[in-house]
Amino acid sequence: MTDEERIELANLLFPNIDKTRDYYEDKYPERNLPEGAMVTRYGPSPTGFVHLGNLLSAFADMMYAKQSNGSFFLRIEDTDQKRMVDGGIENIVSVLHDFDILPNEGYSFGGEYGPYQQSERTEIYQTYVKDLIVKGLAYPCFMTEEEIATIKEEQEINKTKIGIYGVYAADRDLSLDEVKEHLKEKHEYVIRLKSPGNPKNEIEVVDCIKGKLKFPEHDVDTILLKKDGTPTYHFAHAIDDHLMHTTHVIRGDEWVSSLPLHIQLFEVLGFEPVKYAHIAPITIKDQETGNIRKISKRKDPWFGVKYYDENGIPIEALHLYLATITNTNFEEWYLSNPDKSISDFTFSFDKQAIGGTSFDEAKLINLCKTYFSRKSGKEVYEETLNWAKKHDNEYAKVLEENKEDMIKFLSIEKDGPRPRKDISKYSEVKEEFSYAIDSIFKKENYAKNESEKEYNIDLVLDYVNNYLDLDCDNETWFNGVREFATKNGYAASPKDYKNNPDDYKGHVGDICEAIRVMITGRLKSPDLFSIMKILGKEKILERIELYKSR
RNA sequence: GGCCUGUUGGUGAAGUGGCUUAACACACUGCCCUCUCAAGGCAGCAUUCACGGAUUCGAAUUCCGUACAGGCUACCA
Repeated sequence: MTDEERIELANLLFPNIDKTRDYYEDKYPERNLPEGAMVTRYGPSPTGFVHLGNLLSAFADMMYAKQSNGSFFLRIEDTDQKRMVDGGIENIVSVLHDFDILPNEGYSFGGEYGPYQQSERTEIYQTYVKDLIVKGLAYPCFMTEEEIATIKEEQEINKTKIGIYGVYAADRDLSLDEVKEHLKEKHEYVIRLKSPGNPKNEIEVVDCIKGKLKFPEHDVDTILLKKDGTPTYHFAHAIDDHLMHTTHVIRGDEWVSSLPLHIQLFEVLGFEPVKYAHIAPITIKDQETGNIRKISKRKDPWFGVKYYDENGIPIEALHLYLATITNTNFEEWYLSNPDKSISDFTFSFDKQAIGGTSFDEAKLINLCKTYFSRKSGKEVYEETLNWAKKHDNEYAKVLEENKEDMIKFLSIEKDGPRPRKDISKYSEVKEEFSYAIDSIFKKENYAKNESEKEYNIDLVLDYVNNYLDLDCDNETWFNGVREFATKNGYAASPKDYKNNPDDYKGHVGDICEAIRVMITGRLKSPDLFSIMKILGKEKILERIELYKSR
């Protein structure tokens, strides 16, 4: 085709496209950002299902943009209407809010480079395609699905590469008249890239995470525009990330095979290439086979994003976990910098794992414990209350009624360099601190006690009534218990008892255990004296009465 | 079938040719501390980096082959 014929063809195919490339290039000028600023994006499809892997890449997007004073935007990639789920887009936005992974620009967040929804950018894509046709770099293809299926079969038999390329690209060099003929017959068509590549050439791509990657040059005449005029992912990616001035495309590993295509697309379109960072997927090692298997929504509930909220895992703790998989040196840094937060850490691509990362629940839980241990009793109280308001309204009410005391209980052993590290989830607070709130502490609490021992009620009553002094420090108190123990034939220390078990009825620990069980209903608790202090003598006696009546 | 990627302990992993008799963290085990628990302290936990060859004075680290695993190979993203 001659130059003139191509212009005619372009106008024939896209009579309604009257804008030009230059129009859009001017409309979306270079961003005014500081040197080294990174522009990243999260581009979910509108199915609305967000999983841990999505969250991981969005988290990385956010952190890299933030630390470089760049921009992180949300773009809805809804070029395929089949993937559209009612309420899906809203769900994506709300999950981002829930997990505090917030874009500063994009769909529902505003910005200068919109629309941030691909279904509203059709005209833009078509403008660029029209230009490609004029330049002879794209063409309409009228092959039917049956024809393509036949070719595929043939290719499978011949064990050659599958796809429309080289000799298989039958409509690549159609004359203008032939195209007109098809059009007259109302044949449906797609627009394909006239790939300039030769697979004999090797191209080298540098991925920010994976390093140097080598591929044969891309030569498949990939579809740019589907027959309904909407773009494929690949084409939309090139156009959007160019026009929105993305600097770093951070995405899942499954895209590395498309790299030769994407690089070629940028070349053909005359765009400055973007940098790519492919994140290894989160995987799961199957217990039985030992193989890495696909994650299943049913088998691996943690993969779905609801899991964290329902189980009361703090958002920030999840961030901590995401940070540890994003950068392998994060964890060590965090442990040695107890006063710093995630945003003080500098993420870098070369500290990102290349291989797949298995989800490690034990690690997450441990991170949660560390998180809680670094929070004050007041903070734990407030966060737990917020969580309870959503998941356990009754408990939330009780928490509010007992705010002062609850904070005191939650603050036990929080001072000092080694704060208590026991809670890992908001959902555990109710059970762990079941003794803290009078109105919900019932006889049944004693039944949960694993010990079937019968404790000496009179002994404990005698102690509380005649010896217990709540106005002293821990050491004085414990010495008092020791004295009481000795007086009643118990050893002053477990060691003494261990050495001469026949000389004693037991040891101080046994007395403490009896008190502990009667007032908390549990064998394990934080510092006993602190609990008693908060409870006060009156309530302690009530608890003993309750124990008696059980 | 083709193309691409990965493979270090129970787990997540550090490691980019000699400082590695393989860091750190989690988990686990034992001991210590201790009124219980949590925390903490000490010790243990891969003579070896999927396997086989090659390069080198020297390799977990470079190259080749094999095995295994994962991804892509759609008018899905």
